[in-house]
Amino acid sequence: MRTKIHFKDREISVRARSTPVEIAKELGVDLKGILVAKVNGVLVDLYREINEDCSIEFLDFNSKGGKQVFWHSSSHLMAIAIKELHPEALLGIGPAIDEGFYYDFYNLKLGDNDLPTIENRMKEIAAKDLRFLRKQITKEEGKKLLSTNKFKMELLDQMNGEITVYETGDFIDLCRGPHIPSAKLIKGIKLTKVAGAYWRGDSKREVMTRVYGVTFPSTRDLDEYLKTEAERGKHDHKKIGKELELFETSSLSPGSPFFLPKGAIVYNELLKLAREMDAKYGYQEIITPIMAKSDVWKTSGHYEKYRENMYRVSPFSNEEEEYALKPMNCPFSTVVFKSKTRSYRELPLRFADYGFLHRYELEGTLDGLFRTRLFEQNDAHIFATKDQVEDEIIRVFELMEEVYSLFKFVPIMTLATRPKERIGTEEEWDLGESILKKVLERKGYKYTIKEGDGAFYGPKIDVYVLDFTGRPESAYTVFTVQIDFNLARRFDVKYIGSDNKEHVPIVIHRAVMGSIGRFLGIILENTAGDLPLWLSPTQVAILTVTDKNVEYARKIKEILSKCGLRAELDDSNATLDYKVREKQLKKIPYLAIAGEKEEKAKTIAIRDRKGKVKYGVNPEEFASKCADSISARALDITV
RNA sequence: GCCUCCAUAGCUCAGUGGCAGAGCACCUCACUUGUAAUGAGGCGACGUGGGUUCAAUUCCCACUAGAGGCUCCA
Repeated sequence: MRTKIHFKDREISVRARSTPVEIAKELGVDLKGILVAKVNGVLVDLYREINEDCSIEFLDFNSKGGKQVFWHSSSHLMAIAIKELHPEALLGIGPAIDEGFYYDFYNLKLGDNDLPTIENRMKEIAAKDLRFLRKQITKEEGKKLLSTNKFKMELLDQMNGEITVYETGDFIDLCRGPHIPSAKLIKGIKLTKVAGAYWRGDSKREVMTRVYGVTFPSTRDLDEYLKTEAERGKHDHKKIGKELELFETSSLSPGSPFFLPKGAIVYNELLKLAREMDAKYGYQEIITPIMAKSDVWKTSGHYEKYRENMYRVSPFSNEEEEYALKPMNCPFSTVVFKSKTRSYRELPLRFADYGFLHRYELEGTLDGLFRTRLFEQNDAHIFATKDQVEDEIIRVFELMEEVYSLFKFVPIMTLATRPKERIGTEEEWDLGESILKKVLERKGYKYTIKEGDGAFYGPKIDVYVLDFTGRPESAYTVFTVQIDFNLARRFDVKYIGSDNKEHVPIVIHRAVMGSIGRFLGIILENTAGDLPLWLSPTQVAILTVTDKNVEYARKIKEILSKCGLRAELDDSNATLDYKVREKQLKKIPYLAIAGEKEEKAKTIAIRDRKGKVKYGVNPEEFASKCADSISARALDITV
């Protein structure tokens, strides 16, 4: 019996039940660095017999599948080490993740200090050249084998068909595989963190101890990884925010950032951008209360679903009367809509609302500017007829593209469909989801579908942008566009149609920049604090060399300020070296040096953030070039 | 909310069951300097509340805040 094997554009015939290792030999493929085979698109152990005609690929660590298998095997390796050191621990699951792997354990108490011990044990075990042996078993055999572990039993109970275990030395684990041929391929090992995680992601179930790690085929790869991690730390917006004196957090109000003077400038520039864009795209701004009677949220349905996360307040004099700080703006736009009788001729009506929102987020979820309890969105609600919805959402994305292009943000989209808990009719959900699909297709966006992830009142498109590493798995959530059939109905919002009858409009929710604070955080992380000129709190710092030229430096500052530049003067008698260093660390885009030479020639010397110096620059010309860059909201600084 | 870790000066970090250490920042003085740190001096701190102890910043407990995960995210 022979089996036909396709490999790239070749086809060979091999003895039936050959393994990928044997096939590679036939093909003359070098197996150095190869971790796993892909047979008809499915990952397969290198030592598993192949019984059918197939196409084959050989994957090393540089492939997605190779990494996945390598890390999955590493999680087994870790489990072996931990079981040796802590025999009482029960295994949960141990998958590969985007970057590394984890394994969950029950009945295991570990701290960060324990990780090096486990790491070292892993290294010792790996050196032993342990094989990962695949074995097919029956459910009954599995039950015998795993009877002492309730978690594995639970998994086993839900399994149908082929059940496999992997044997590595004395260690046996219920596992679908595949695995790398030997643990000795795992060279660079780093356990990164210990965390608690709920069994099967259910907060009502047991808390497991989750140990995260990452491994590489060489220690050099590991060093490389550690270097990148350190680099990532430099992009942390909380750190940058502190260094650049942009915002503070305070235990006085956890989750509510305090914007310092410099941070307020950046924040307001972003708001200004938001307002300009909304005006340009036909939105009318409204200003609505920061709180309202709780009845409002009962009507909208939020009270029922999110009551625990709302700040409820009452006046001291009347504790009966319950108000709540608004957690979202939606209901208020209906008041504006209903301020007069609306005709279909007025639609679509687009109301922008920038009020402060308060949500009591769980303390463990707060994160700098990314997850806060107080935030402000460039929110808007569009009231439209059924026929207008599609084009209106297209328009939202046009606005988005214009804003995002300023930051070279590349949006990634997901379509979130009806959740289990929802309001509205199935027909409406069908229509909403189909409109969103159509929009995504018309715009030519690539997207993935997240089943059941929609808001309780309507389907939505979630928009993400990449972080500075450009890896999709670490993208930031920025905003959602949602179609809502219910808001208008619940608040009794109607317009008069061309048929002279009352109709209920459809509402579109959108907040193109999401939370302004979070948007700023994303910009900070992406730029590592090197803000574009138009966003920089200080755009140019004027430095004196000695105090002979203080008067001249003041004049320069006045010239630049008059042209609208945010200029600051440092005429202290510190050395120029010192001042340059200080301003560079503050990431100020331009330094204008006003010394003896400059005063004589009536010029300035300009040093940019990258350290390039240009002498003999005319101050007025410099200012007008800067003004151009600012009004264009240019990303790069190239004056 | 759950798990692990952490909390020393404005910042970054040492350290100890027995008087609290540094660098930077800040203030003062000297220096008058040409593109990433001039020198000297000074000011300034053990998150909060309990407990153990002759003695606690140090050990224990609780709380608060922070970091990373989990869950959640209208």
